[in-house]
Amino acid sequence: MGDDIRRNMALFPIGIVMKLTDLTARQIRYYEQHELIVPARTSGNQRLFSFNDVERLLEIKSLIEKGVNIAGIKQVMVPMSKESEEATVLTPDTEVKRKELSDSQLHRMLKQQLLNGKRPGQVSLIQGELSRFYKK
DNA sequence: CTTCTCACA
DNA sequence: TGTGAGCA
Repeated sequence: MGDDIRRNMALFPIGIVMKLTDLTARQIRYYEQHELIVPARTSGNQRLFSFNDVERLLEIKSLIEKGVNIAGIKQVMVPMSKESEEATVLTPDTEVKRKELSDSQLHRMLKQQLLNGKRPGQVSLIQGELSRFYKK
């Protein structure tokens, strides 16, 4: 699984993540404050998110939309420090897929996100950023 | 121009 | 959470 390095590789700044997750920078930073996500920092204290972070953000978003608060989300997402392969015993009412999505699913999901937020002039920018992930 | 932190409405 | 100030 050489994909692990790529999905954990921090590559996009908060601006791209905003468009990808439909969250505001405020929210993303807020969730980070509450340790729901732990983006990498680089150069001038700049946040760099990995695909793992984006997936996580999307899960957080869906939970928020379901009316779950920060505390509640913590209870569901916390059990993951770095490498928690299996051993993911969850409560029956938790359908959250913490297990990694297959590449095809991830790609499809991201493409939909991009297509949903299609705005002349900005799309090229986003795709340009993403191209870094697809190839390289 | 984009992101960051902090503080206040 | 939103928004704006003041930096980097």
